[in-house]
Amino acid sequence: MSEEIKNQTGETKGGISFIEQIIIDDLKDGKNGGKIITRFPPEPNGYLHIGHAKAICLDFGMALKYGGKCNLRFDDTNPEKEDVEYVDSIKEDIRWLGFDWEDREYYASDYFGRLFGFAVDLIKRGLAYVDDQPAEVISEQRGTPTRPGTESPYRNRSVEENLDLFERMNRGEFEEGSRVLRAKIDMTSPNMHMRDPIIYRILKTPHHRTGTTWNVYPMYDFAHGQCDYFEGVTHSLCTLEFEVHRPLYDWFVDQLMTGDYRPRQIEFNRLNLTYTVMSKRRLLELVQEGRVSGWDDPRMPTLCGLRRRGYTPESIKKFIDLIGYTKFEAINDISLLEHAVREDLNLRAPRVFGVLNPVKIIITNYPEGTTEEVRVGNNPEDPSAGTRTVPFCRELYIERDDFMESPVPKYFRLYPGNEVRLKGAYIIKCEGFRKNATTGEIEEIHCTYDPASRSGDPSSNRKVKATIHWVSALHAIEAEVRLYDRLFSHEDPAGQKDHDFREFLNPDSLKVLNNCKLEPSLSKAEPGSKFQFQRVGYFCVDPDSSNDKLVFNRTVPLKDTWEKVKK
RNA sequence: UGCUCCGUGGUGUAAUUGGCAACACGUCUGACUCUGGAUCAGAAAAGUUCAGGUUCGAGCCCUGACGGAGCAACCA
Repeated sequence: MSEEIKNQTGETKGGISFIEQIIIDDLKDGKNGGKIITRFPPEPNGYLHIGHAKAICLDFGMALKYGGKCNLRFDDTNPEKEDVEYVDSIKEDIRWLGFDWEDREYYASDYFGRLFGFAVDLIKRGLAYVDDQPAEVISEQRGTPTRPGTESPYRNRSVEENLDLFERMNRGEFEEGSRVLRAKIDMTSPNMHMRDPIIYRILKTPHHRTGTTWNVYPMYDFAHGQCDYFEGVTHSLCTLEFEVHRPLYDWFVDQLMTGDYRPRQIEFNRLNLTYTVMSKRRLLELVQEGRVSGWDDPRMPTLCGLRRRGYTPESIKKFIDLIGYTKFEAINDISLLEHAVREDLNLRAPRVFGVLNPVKIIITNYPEGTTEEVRVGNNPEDPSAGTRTVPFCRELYIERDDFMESPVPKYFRLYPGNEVRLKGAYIIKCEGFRKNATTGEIEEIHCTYDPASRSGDPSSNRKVKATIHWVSALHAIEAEVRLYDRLFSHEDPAGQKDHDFREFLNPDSLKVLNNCKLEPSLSKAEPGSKFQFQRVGYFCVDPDSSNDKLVFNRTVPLKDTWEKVKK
């Protein structure tokens, strides 16, 4: 009972973001009929990454928590960059995170007709005009943040002429770039976005959903707030860089609204993670230049990459819960993400024996040709996970790191004369070893075992300093194991002046091990399944796995205090 | 030399209407353990960017500095 209270307060502890507070207040004030509608509005021009997950968790999470709805809306106003391929991957990733938009799958392109009508309406009200000037001239006239803009010579065209021109723009009579439709606001506004923003441009590239129906397409600013309005969105949550767009957002909503209802844009800080890059452009470059194997390369911060790496949706949500939503541009430590997966996988991942870097040991006093099955637990955190048996025999593999010819201080694994326990089996003692005469590499280690020390036996209670994992040489299955490390060796690779982010690529971000020995129970492991290789880390089966070749990805290593002791 | 937003331990976030600055990660001790993991116990670590002001009392309100971010695509 008191435990429960602790957990409950633990979860919401301090935990109300400024956005959630606004929602609570709005609900209390009965604003917008006491409803809450949010939306997640990706542009289908790339894959979702963990930064999007932060937005998804907010958009869907707030709706869920306060009895509202969250729409999925594709912001597909630029046919040149967008593709259905992305639509599908985005939907898959949102579902994988565990969110559901039910039947509310919308597209900005669904509203092209209404948006066009609204533009016509603005023209009729003298609030929009067609500008015939080329982009460079318009840009020049816009001024700079510190210098006001100047008005276009086309600014005061007649309504009739504007109407005619806009219709003809859409009919395809004019070349791309030859004319645009602009809102007539204020060329001297201190906010650059209010200086007669372009709201429609001519684009002849077919749209992935509307084909060649349109020759003009609305700009983001002319679509987003209006779509929110059409859908009844109450809280339109986006990242900080849209803060300066808000006056424009509100300006369009002002022109549109007829009652009390109005959507409100609220901005929060985007996610920045150490040792990676998050911009679509840079991620695309990594893919296109072959620096990674694809969007789903396990080193990528994309959701498909994290999924392939072995991250669970729960761990990602947990992480996002931990970092919060503020208005401060922060850079979050990737170790917090790693902590979140470990915590999740610790509870659910079955333990197995896997030797990554094997060296053979021979138990000289163990009978030849004999195999016995020893029983080990699947998960000490979860007794209901049960037990399994692992074959034990005279020749085994252990981790090369678990033996030292001449031990350094505080090393208490295997070395000549020392005893260790083989997890789930016997205590063994190192009696000697054989080295390769030319390379000096340890080839095999000779041990004796204590038959009375078998795990679980009444006489097994002797303590030794270390317990190590092992795999039967006779029964082991081989696997390829891919060890991933941070993609970049700099905390903030994209933020270094005079340095391209590629300069900081970590050359050792992928290490492939080909000679790994795993316990035989893993032979039928399915792609995507997750395990803890005891004392090593969390691993999952890669989709590249086949029946004759198992491939594992290391999701994250176990925390290793020995690494610190060594230093 | 414009506008908007932001400045709380190393990092990220908290702090009912102003009332002893809290939590998590990380770090460091120690205990326990058949994972040098996990778990448990403990510690160090900010006096809230700075300077004024209002107040019995300011992280919170006011003023001014300083520092950071965003804004000048026919991208979103």
